[in-house]
Amino acid sequence: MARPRSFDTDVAIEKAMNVFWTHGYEGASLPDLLDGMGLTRGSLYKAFTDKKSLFLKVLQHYEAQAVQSGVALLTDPAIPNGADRIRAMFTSAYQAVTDGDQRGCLLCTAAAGPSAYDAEIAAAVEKGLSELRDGMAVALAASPAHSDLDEAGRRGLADMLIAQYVGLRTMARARVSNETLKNAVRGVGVMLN
Amino acid sequence: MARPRSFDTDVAIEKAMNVFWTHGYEGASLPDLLDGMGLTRGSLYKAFTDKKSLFLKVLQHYEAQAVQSGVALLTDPAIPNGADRIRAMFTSAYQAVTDGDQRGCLLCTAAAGPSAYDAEIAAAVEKGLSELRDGMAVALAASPAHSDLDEAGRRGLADMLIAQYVGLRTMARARVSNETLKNAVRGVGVMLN
DNA sequence: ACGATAAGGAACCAATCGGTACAATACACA
DNA sequence: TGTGTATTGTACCGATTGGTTCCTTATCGT
Repeated sequence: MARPRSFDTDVAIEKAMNVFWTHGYEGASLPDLLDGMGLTRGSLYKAFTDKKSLFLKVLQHYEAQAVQSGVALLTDPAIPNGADRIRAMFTSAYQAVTDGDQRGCLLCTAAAGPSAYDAEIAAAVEKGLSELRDGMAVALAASPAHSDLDEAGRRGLADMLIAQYVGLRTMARARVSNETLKNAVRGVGVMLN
Repeated sequence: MARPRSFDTDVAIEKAMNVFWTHGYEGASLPDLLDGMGLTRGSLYKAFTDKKSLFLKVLQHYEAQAVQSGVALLTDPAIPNGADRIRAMFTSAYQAVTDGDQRGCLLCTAAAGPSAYDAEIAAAVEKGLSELRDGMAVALAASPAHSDLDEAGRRGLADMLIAQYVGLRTMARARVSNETLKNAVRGVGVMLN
């Protein structure tokens, strides 16, 4: 009945995610996004309303992808000891840096940025972080070293681990020395004993 | 020989600090700064060259003030147990939030923001954080529970605590629930046992 | 008192911001 | 093969960005 869209919406969001990931929300200009997504203003605004709506969709996508893969790791029964899963998660965050990925975590960058003044963005960030937190709690439930903890205790410890995670990835984005990052990761490992 | 400046430079920097603290580096516009500092463009550029130079001076000021007071707490001999000093530091960060200060830590916000693309800002942030880290290490040296650690061990644990601190204050700025923040602080306390 | 010098203040600048209007275009369906 | 309709692309928009220019004003040293 009418001309079909010539691009795949999900692919476009994926590309937008990469732009926001490297530049941050406010740092990503419209031209940056248009370049990275390979489309023009008309198409972008027709399909995604405006910049903020696009960013919210991107956060959803990030959550469904990056966050969920983190949660999958934290709840992976193939690693029987939950503490090992948590260590693996922090280690992989460090690995990302040594592999040349200085972008950190999109949620963490958003937490430090627009979350401070935009409730919708803050809610999306909060949602992603709490999913990770819940994943941590599940992992702790599968850790022999933490069998003394009850549900509330696990949740409390998981909250601490999330703060640790946000700090680690924020510092990674700030190009803090690998030495410091490695120490932070190792510290978590020791602490979980 | 010439007309003297009618405002106190340090006071102006202090005021600029508050503007950057609430809005972030990129979020603080020139009008925001002029309003907050109570002077006009001419004076600002004459005295501080440009926005970034002003921000670097603000970071110095923040370091000399907020960071040093943190270090003072961490090295305060009036609190004999170093672990107690660290707990006090995290508790006071939480206290700031419950007292209505949602601004978090200027260094942490800068770490998540302009540090990603500006080396000078990154260096200033790094400096402030490493001072806090060193303070943590000093405190650990005064903690009976950590007497088994050598210098490298204390430094490693201090790196972890810094990550924790950055995460906590970043999440505070993102308006994460007080419950989560409290848990994160308590977790640190438990961990230091 | 006076001249050198620097601060103060406002007008102005180009560049960029996110967003809109609209005409040209290309496709699906009859 | 038309015809309607949604997409596309471009030109344009006002507002705001950080930064500069320059004239006025005030104060210091002599």
